[in-house]
Amino acid sequence: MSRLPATARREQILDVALGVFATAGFYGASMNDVADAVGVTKPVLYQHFDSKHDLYRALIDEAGNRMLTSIGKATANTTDGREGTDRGFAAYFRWVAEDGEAFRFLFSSGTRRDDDFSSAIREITAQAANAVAPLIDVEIDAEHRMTIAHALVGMAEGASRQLVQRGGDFDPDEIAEAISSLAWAGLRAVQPLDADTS
Amino acid sequence: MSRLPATARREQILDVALGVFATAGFYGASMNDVADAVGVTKPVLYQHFDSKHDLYRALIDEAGNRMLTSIGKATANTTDGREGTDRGFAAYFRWVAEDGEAFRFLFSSGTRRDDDFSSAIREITAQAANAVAPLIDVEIDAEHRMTIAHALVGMAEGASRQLVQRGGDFDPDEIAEAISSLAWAGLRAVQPLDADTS
DNA sequence: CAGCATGGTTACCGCCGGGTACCATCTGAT
DNA sequence: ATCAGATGGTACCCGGCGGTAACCATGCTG
Repeated sequence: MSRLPATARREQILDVALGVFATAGFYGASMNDVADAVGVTKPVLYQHFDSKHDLYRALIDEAGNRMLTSIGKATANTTDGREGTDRGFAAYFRWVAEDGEAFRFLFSSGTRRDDDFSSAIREITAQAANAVAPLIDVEIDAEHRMTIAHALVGMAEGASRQLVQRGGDFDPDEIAEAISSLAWAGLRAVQPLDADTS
Repeated sequence: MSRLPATARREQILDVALGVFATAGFYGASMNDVADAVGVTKPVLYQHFDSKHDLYRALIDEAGNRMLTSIGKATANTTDGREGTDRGFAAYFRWVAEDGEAFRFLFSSGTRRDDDFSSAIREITAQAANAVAPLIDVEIDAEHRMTIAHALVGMAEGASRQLVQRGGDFDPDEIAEAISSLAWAGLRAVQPLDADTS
């Protein structure tokens, strides 16, 4: 009913749609569902987004950016590895705690499907992995380094999924400390592997 | 064209459908697509499965079982923590290398959506986490223990996703060794956290 | 008070996909 | 030879959903 200026409406749609898709997934939620949740009718959505895909992509980009910039800000101007790790994880888990719907949307809903979307998600996790990779300062080849980096990213993701799924009320700093020390200890144990393939 | 006995046909369907869904996802692949891939027509599928959901559930259960039993067998009769960790990861990454389609189906396709499915997947990861949890022999409360267990499971998942997505030709034992030492070192660093909630 | 831009709604189309009723065909026991 | 039952195919229904055309309403500007 209430009329809104275009930009405000657009933001509102993004905000509401995130929650709807986070809960029901891309295919589970119809555009009518989104429109109902927003409190408008379908054509309004199409005034702001070309297609369902388009809306969804916008959500991925927004949510991904929020996550990456959070971590990015926290780890800027830090050269020390341990400190970078700590701050990175702290920022990450704070993001999860505050922006839990975005986390569910990105990593716990069906977003990792549909090729177009999955590549976008891969892009985001790849960027996260790239941020992690330099922390591994052992002499190993690039491929293994990236694999380990992805393992660490997955670690954070796995912990978060469990936390969010269990209600989402947790102390991010506490968790971050635990996971960060876990990761850091693991990192220091990475051995420069020689060519024993046995 | 060729007629098959019911059990053989059923197995064939499960086998083929796994690949189809792993690639296209639950919503991306229609029952006609599956039928075409099998080389039969739709009603044949419905002779063996009540619904698309039913078929999909059967696939989840089968794939999940294969994974969990692989790990289960490898870690049976092992009391030593380090050895259990090594063997568990080795079994896991071997499973990923051999049964890559099942991995993609479970963790890289959109299976983690649609509530009915996602709970099944949660069940599987939860069981994996339960297998990991005893390795953390520090005095911490159960909740944190489970969170860390999920973190380790996520670690394996993250690494696997990257490996599979990059072609899937990797040496599972080599990777397992690296990830296992990463995990083990991390585990030993888990501190019994006291009640500072600050 | 015209007139126009902006924001919203109603009603509809077309298509795709899950699911099914019904028929054809093969096999094997009597 | 024949009849039963199981296996597979053809053709269809129907509901839902993405997307759109055409039409209202409100308010700002001269």
